[in-house]
Amino acid sequence: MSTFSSDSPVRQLRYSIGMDSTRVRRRRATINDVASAAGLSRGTVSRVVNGEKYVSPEAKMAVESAIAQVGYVRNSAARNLVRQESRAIGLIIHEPHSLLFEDPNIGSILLGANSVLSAADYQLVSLIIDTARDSQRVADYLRGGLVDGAVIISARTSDPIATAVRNLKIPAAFVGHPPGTPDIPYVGIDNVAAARAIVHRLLDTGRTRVGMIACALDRDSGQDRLEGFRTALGPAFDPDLVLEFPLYTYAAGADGMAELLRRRPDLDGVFAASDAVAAGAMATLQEQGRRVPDDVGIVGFDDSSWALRCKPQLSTVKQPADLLGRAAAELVLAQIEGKEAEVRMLSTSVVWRESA
Amino acid sequence: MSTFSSDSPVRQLRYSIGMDSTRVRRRRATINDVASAAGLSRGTVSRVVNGEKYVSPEAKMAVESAIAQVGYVRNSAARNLVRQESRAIGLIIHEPHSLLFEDPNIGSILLGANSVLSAADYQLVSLIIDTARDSQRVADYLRGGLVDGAVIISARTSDPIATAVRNLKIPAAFVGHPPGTPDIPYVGIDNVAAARAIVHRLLDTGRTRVGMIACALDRDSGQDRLEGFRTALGPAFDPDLVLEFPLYTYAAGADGMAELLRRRPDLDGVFAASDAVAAGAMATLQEQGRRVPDDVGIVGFDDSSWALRCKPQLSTVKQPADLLGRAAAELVLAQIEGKEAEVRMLSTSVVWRESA
DNA sequence: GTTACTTCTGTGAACGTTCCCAGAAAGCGT
DNA sequence: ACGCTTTCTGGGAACGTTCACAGAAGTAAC
Repeated sequence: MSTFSSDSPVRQLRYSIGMDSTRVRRRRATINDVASAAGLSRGTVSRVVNGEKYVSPEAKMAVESAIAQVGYVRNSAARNLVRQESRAIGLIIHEPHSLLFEDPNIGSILLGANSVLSAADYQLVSLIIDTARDSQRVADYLRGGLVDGAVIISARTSDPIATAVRNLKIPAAFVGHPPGTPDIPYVGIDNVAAARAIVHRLLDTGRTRVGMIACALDRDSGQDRLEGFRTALGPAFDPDLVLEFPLYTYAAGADGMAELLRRRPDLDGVFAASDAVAAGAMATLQEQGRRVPDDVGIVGFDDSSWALRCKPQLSTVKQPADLLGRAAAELVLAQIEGKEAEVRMLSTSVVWRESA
Repeated sequence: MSTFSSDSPVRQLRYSIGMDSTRVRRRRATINDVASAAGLSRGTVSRVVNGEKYVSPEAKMAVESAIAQVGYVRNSAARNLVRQESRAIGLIIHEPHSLLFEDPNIGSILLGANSVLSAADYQLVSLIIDTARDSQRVADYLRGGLVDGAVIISARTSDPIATAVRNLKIPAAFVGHPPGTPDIPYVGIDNVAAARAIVHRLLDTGRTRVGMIACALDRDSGQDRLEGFRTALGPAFDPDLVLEFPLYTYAAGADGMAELLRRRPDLDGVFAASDAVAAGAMATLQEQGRRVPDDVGIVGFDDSSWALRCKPQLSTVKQPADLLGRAAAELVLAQIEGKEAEVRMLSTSVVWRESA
């Protein structure tokens, strides 16, 4: 036969499964298959699957058993096409290898965003960017309409994905505000003020020779924490006592601390750009026989699990990572609903423990 | 006018953006808009966007400038619908809150899988399951045809998502083999043998009173490591010296160690079910004034960054997490290509450092 | 019996692509 | 002039839904 009915459920896929020549994969059941099995129409089946009113109890039962019989599951591509929405939100993680393991904030942001989106019945899909190739593919994914919006975390200065998102004009929110990325809604914390606050308290304990291990100056968080440090010290600021590393890592802390001690053996205070960095720095200090906090005071940033695991527990800045995730998700949803998107700054607090 | 051409680019969306009543969001440009702007047909535009041969240089240029002019981007839903594929692979992360931060394996698996899929031009989309509601939504997402396959990591015994995936008969691979989940392809390591190997070496250093802090017995990894411990000790196995915790956490290690010492103050060896657990255990030991490894030897599992950060560095089992991710991705791709899917066991090795 | 309303069902049209086929145009050898 | 191949283009059909509309059937009020 050279032609076939569009509604026949026995039509085969163009591509067979191939691994077993005797068996051929059947085409997925469609709404039409259900309709004919139930002796009803497409429309009624659609109404049942979508839980609409105005369908008789008998029809509903017939459709439901037909669905079970033919093994129907709705094709989302077709649905998304006609509805012009996907009810999915992308979350773009742009992190170098190492940080995906070390940065505890990412997980919290993710879960925070997920809980908000889940409640609004949106699916969170995380896309990670590891190579330049990924960057292109992720941009295509976002542009193709497979998501209704996007949350971008840890974007760097003039990140290609950031400009891509802006050009698409798709509802989006950044977590953190990469310098050089104009006018995209974001949520964040005031890194400058938070850094200044904790450094002030470090100074208040009488430290006078204070250095900083700064990281990730290609991000707002890195730059702003350094700026906070600078303004807290005021005229006492000594650029020689600031070391810069690309990433917030334990290793950066360990190496940075060693170098700081070389430059200034009588150092009595350190501001580490994150808790992981602080942990590394503390390890070096203790290896070299310095007592914390007696000889050297040290403070971190994040209030992550690192802070509690250090020998003397870390004084640090509590950063509400999960709230950042939640707020970013809310920002995206608001835009989808056509509301004005407002930048939101979340507050931080200083947690004073034993390390300084 | 009561009707309009299907190809008119000025048609408006059914739903306007609403936040600004004077402005109305224009419909996204379609391939037809490009075609009429370029004075060519749909077919030719499609050929250009898909980089097919048999299109003249002039046509190509005309199409490209038309695309730029109208701001066309391809609608993936329509494409997926007609092609019956999405070129996306889902990766399902089913972890309790805490582990998303503490388990370094997850990040490695993710990046491993991503690199393989990226090379094959598939988009990896990660779906996290945090609540029962998520579980349902993720299952719907997978079933809807939005992904061509799935990798499931850290599934637990009789995980609902596992059975859902099996029923769908979608190409899938597990990382680890949850007990009670039959005949789904998976990749994994031989946890029993690995645990036995490292415990044997612990015994070889002369320890005779050895306990274990076991975790996650609802997973194959947890059960098998315990089994390895049991068989390594043989008749010397003492169930009283095995403590069970739900999750692989630092806290489990710290608490477990305290309890072990209470039960058996002269304990001289500990097998911790993961490096994080070992780190917690070591902290407790040192707090209580025991020297590691002189008084008590301790070994972990994973060879994660924890291992290098412990005071005496951890002896542990090196688990190739990134390779697990790669292998799982390859397994899914193989199934998509119709090949037979084979279970793959990856080899581990014992890393001997200072902790025992 | 008419009118009006509610409940329920069927169907055409649309969503935006890709695929396939028909055929035009061009090149080339005879 | 003819046939054959290669290159290139256009348009019909299909993918599987949802939506809007039309109308049937039933109920209720007058």
